[in-house]
Parts: sequence; structure tokens; C-alpha cells
Amino acid sequence: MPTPRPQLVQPDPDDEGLRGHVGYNMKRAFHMIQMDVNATLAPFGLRMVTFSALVVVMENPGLRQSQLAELLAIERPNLVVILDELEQAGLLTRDRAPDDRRAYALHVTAKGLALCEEARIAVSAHDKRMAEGLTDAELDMLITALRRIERNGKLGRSPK
Amino acid sequence: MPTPRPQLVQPDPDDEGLRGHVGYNMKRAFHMIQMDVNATLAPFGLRMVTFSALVVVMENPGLRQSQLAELLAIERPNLVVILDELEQAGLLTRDRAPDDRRAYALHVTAKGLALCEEARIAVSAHDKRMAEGLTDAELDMLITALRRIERNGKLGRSPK
DNA sequence: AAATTTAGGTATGAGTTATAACTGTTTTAA
DNA sequence: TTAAAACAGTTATAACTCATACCTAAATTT
Repeated sequence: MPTPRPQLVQPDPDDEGLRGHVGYNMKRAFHMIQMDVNATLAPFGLRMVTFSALVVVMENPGLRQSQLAELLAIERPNLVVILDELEQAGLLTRDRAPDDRRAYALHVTAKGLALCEEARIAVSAHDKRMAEGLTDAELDMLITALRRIERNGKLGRSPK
Repeated sequence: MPTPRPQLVQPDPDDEGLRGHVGYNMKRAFHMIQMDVNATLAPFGLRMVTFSALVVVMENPGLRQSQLAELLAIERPNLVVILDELEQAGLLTRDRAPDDRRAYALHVTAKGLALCEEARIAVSAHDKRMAEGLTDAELDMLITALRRIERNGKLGRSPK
């Protein structure tokens, strides 16, 4: 008696088989964060990357584009349009570097500084929202673990 | 005396101003994981999504496409090409559901099962590699935190 | 029986990331 | 002191992911 192929086995299907993998959970969590942070930054005319660039330039005035690309782990060609966006919005300037006529020294404008401060408050609120239910210690450990994973990934790829 | 604008302030520029935000750290960590897991799965002809789909179908035989899309948080249109890929590779089948002529019941083939088991071992090795330096307890907490964030994001968006 | 909903699919557009190659400038070396 | 190499920024482009609108066939509702 050939048993017919079962069509519906699980009464309540689930993805628990994947939940043990870090990558799967992180992909889903990151997707949520990305949605939320972009919605948070939209009123400021910013995206996650442009916000990141703005903060780093603000805290490292005079930075070169290549340095910024290196810090943010972004390819230089992609950074160009990001800076175009920020420059056009009047949030930062590309000043020619006096000692190297190839390079630009990046500076945040007063307008950029003000917007960045406001956006930062909004992002911090977003952080708090997304981390609801986690203790401060758990949050610290989360960030430590994420940095550890990033570092492990770097070590694995191209020891340079 | 008008002071000239400083061009290089930080001797060693950094992105510490962003490191306090969960999203920034997660983006970078996830990027590393994605690189590594895709490199890990490439020899099997799989990507992160196709692997995920394969595992979930394997553990929930007879699943409908819409159920799979729901479980993986993927839009139905995007799932189509993923299943095309897996079906063409002979790893799973789309069997017409006897009780509903619109629907397909998904099943993993013997070939798919074998490949999936092997790929899983490779992915587990990848997990271990990426989590090096974290204790089991820390890893558990990381996953718990990620699921918490995912859930917080879901609650925030579309209460449905 | 007509209207609505559902399952799967097609087509398409937006957004992100990566690569190759180019211009102009600086540095290194012959 | 030129010639070669390296570097800063840019352009163009391709691959991949994700989302939306719309279509068909079949089921369900009214």
C-alpha cells in the first residue's frame, strides 16, 4: 500500500530550525531597525548612511573623503553621491585641502551641526524604542557582541 | 585676526560617535556575516535566502508558498524566483495541493535533503567562526536580544 | 450567480553595494 | 629631473535585494 505523500504535516509551521543561526536572526532584526531608523530620519531629509557620514565628519572635522570611506566601510565611489547629497542640502562643505590639491577637507556647516544634533536625539529615541525590554547591561553586551562579530569577519576576510 | 579654518583636527579619526547606536553596529556586523555566509554557501549553489527557504520547507513539509513567505518575512513575488531556483536545482518540488487547485504544497527532494544537511554543517561552522570569542551564554543572549529587537520593530510598524 | 478574497505569478522600480576605468595630482625612483 | 607609480576623487555600470502594483485562476461569500 503506497502511502500518499503528506501535504500538510505541521499544524503550526515555524522557522525554529533557523532561529539557532545568528545570521538569520540578525538579518530580521536589522531589517526592522533599518525600517525604523529610516522612518525616523526621513523628516530630517536623511538616510542611515547620510546620517552616519554627517556624524563622523562632525566629530572629525577636516576629514578626507577616503578616510571617511575607510571609517564607514563604504567604497569611495558610493561615498561621492552621499556627500553630494549632504553638500547640496547645505549640511557640509568640501573644502580643497591646501596641502594636497587632489583632496577635499570635509567640514559640517552650522546648519549641518544643528540638524545633526536634532537627528541624533531622534535616533537615540529610536534606539531606545528598539531596545525596549533589554537592560542596559544587555544592550552593552549586544553592542560588544556585534563589534566582536564584525571583527571576526574582518579577520576572516583579506588579512590585507 | 581671522583664524584659518582647521583642516585636520583629529590625528587618528574614528567612528566612536556612532558606536553607541545599535543600528550602526548591527549593519556592520551583519554585512560581515552576509559576506561570510554567502561565501560558505556558494559551493552548494545556495545563497542565504535559498538556504533559509530550503530549511523551512524541510522542517515543514507540504507548506504553501504564502505560508513560507510569511514565515521568512519575504514578499510573495520575491519568493517566486527563490523557489524557481530551488526547483530548477532539483532541491524541492511544487506539488499541486489536492484540496486547493490554486496552491502548491512544497516538499524537499532527497537531493535537497542531502544538500541541506551538508550546507547546515557548513553554516554551523560559519556561525562558530563568527561568534569566536563569545561564550555560549553571550551567544544565547545575543540571539535573544536580536529576537527582541525584531519583535519591537514588528510592534512599532503596522499593528495590523 | 455575482462579488470578494485568496494563491501564485509578472513586471517593474527604488535602494544598496561592488567593480572597472578615468582625470588630475602627488610621490617615488631611475 | 624626468618617468613611473601611487593616490584622491569621480564616472559609469552591474548585481542583488526589497517593495509595489497589477494580473490570472480558483476558491469563498453573499
